[in-house]
Amino acid sequence: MAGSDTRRRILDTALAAFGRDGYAATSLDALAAELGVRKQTILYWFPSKLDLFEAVVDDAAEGLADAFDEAAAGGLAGLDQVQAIVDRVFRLAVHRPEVLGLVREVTRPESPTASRLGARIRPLYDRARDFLVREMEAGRLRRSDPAMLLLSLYSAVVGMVTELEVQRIVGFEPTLRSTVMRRRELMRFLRAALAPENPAPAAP
Amino acid sequence: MAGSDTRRRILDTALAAFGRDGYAATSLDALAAELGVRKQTILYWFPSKLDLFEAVVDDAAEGLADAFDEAAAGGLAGLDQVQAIVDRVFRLAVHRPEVLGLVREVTRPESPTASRLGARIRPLYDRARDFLVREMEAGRLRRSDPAMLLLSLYSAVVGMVTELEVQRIVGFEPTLRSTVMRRRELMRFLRAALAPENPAPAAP
DNA sequence: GGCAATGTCTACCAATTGGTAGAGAATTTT
DNA sequence: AAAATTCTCTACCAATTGGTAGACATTGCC
Repeated sequence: MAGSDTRRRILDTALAAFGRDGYAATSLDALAAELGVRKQTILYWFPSKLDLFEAVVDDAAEGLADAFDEAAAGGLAGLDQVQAIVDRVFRLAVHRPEVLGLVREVTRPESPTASRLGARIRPLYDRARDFLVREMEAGRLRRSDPAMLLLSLYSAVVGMVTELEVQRIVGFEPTLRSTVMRRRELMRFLRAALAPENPAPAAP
Repeated sequence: MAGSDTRRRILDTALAAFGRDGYAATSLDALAAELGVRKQTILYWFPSKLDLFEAVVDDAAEGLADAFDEAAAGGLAGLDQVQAIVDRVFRLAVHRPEVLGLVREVTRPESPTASRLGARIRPLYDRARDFLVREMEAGRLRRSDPAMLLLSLYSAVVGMVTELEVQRIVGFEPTLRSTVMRRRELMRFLRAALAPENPAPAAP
């Protein structure tokens, strides 16, 4: 069906637009123009703008879950697993930055769909928390409140990946190379923060 | 003059609204209603919505700069200074959360005023960077790329302070006590990440 | 060929948007 | 007291918003 392809295209373009400009600043007319279609076609597939947004959020949540599944599939432990996830998030940020922009959009206080993304993301959160607890008990990660630590990690990673404009402000043109640098530096930061306190590595 | 008081009230209310709902989702009519005034009064003090937004950004930048000045006034060193700044940012987040919401709003990619806040914030950035370099050279902070480290710090702090909704999603009602916990946990995280690798210099 | 379902369109619409023009009140200056 | 300035208001306006109603085309099926 050509129609179901249209639906897919609407979802993709809407994800990009919502993630880039936010919900309020994205008009159906502009979206339709970008798609080369009339607004009514969008409203045929999604009964209202809010319905479209919710569908987009679900779609993005699915993409995020897949990314995490993939990064967790290796069954790594400790900091190696953390690194695998950070790498995966950065990869997502490079070739679909809108997804993380949408996360930022949806997690603002007045968002009409915060709880929606929440419900979708919750299982990921639980898995991550379990992982942290397990690794702490195994002595592979520094001990601390896992929920709070997860929040710190989330902030650091999403921030690092999202705040392109801040980087531009302080003089980093966000090139591919700077992305690599940011990822490396973030990992150094996280390693330092997460490594257990007893000095495992041999001194030079 | 009563007028200049009106101007002040408009700035405050607009800061709250822009910081909470974002630029696009804030209408002049709604703002006026919240102020108990007609939209034309707003447009008398600020020629256009964008002008108002820019004034609000300048105002917020000033508030931020003051907060940092205050936190830096003690002339502390190393992690103590870092802690003082984190404490100050958290205090700001508690009694004027809109300021940080506005920062988040203004640093999104398509923001019309990103460079404006950038210019206002730049001196703060330079000072912070100089501080990090100095402290690294003095051996009081772990050595790394100061610009990247600053970005990590920024992400972690602003994220921790801003992402209330994420906390709600994962089951933390953002109470005052949870704020204290978050601050403490963040500081533990930062200390671990920033402390120099060689055993701490034993101060007598 | 006829026909029903699917999908995109044109034609509207009421509400809201940021913004203009200028009247009228209050206050200050002369 | 008169005049000028300062401030807030009413009355509009054109453009844009999300959304409805229904015509028109295309497709697969009998």
